[in-house]
Amino acid sequence: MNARSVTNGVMARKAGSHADITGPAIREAALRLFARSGYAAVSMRQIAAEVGVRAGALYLYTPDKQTLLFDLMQDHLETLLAAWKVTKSGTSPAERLQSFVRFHVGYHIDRRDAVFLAYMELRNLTPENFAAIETLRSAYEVELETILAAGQEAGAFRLPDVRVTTMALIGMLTGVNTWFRGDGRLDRERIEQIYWNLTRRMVHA
Amino acid sequence: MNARSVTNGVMARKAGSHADITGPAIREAALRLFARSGYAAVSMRQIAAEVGVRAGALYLYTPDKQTLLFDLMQDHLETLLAAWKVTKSGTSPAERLQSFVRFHVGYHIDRRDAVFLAYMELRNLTPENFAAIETLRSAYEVELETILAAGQEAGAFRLPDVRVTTMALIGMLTGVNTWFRGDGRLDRERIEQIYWNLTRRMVHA
DNA sequence: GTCTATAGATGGATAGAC
DNA sequence: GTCTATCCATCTATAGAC
Repeated sequence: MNARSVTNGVMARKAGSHADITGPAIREAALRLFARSGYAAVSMRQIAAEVGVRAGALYLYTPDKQTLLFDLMQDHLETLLAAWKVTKSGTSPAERLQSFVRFHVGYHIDRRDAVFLAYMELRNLTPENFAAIETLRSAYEVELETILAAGQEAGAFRLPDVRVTTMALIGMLTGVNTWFRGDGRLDRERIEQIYWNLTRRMVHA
Repeated sequence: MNARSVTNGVMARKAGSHADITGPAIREAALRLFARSGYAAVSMRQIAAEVGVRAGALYLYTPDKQTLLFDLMQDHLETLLAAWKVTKSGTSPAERLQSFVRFHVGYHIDRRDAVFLAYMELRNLTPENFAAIETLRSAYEVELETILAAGQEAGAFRLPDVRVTTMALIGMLTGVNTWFRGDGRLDRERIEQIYWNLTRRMVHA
């Protein structure tokens, strides 16, 4: 029994109305394939095959391939920002920074494909789409930069340069995405601890 | 006057023997275009147009597109490793680490396209080529990990985890490639200083 | 909502003239 | 060494049947 057979009571794999299933399935397949092989290297036929439909059917759910990519990236960044806004906590600069570091690392572990896509496929966006995505990415970066600047101002942190430290930290934390697989000797909680440990000393807190 | 006119004394743009010029020109054009738009998104015709020849002529210099990519990545990593071996210096763990940090940041600033290509296009390599490149990448990572492990052993560094710190540092330092443009308020020497400052505190040296 | 079929463009790579 | 010409595969996207 798969999701489809639950819907119509048979093991049908052809024809019928499955908009509620096919739409998300396309997005999931596209996300996985784009993250694995790259946007330009993945064909609409491959995505369709993964979902179990023909290529033409994809165009009932997206006007074109570019929009499919853009929607995946936009949704990811909006979800990331929204998740951070409800997670952020702490009153002191150090507490706020810790909440950001743990959130960022944890989120990057949980949503590997979306995170990877969002920073690997920027160059495959049209100029208009790129501008929209960059605005969202920048808003997220500013969240960290604001914490660092406040800590520097209050004397809680001693940073050689707030802007460069922001970029250095983002790079360091995002890097977890490139090596962590979840099947190693360390679990998610331990990774978060280690990254926070490194960060704390880096900002001299 | 361009390089070609110097060679044969006329402003010729067609026919003639230019193996010594065309070969490197193809590699430079491919490196730039692959780095900017991605391997899969760049056509052999685009590369040829950039060089000033027709697509067919490229096949006098590379058996196929995949080999062109592989050679660029392999050359980069071999050059990187060789450059590091002649640059590495210092006797104490802290001195060795400083030499690595400054080398890595400086090299990433100087060879932006090659560096970017080497970590963005791994997924477009055939399995055999991927394995060869991964061996080289790993050898470079081990250089840093060895320094950190030695410092930890000697009590010069206090790291929560040598392996994770290696990956965190590589991510942090490599990140300079994604934002530094050379036309900002900071020069190369200052960037190296800042990254070393952050690193030194991170390892508790 | 999905399929078959296809238009129209573009891709990598090769053959043979010069 | 390069060009012209081309083969053949593949791609995105659409039209029309069911």
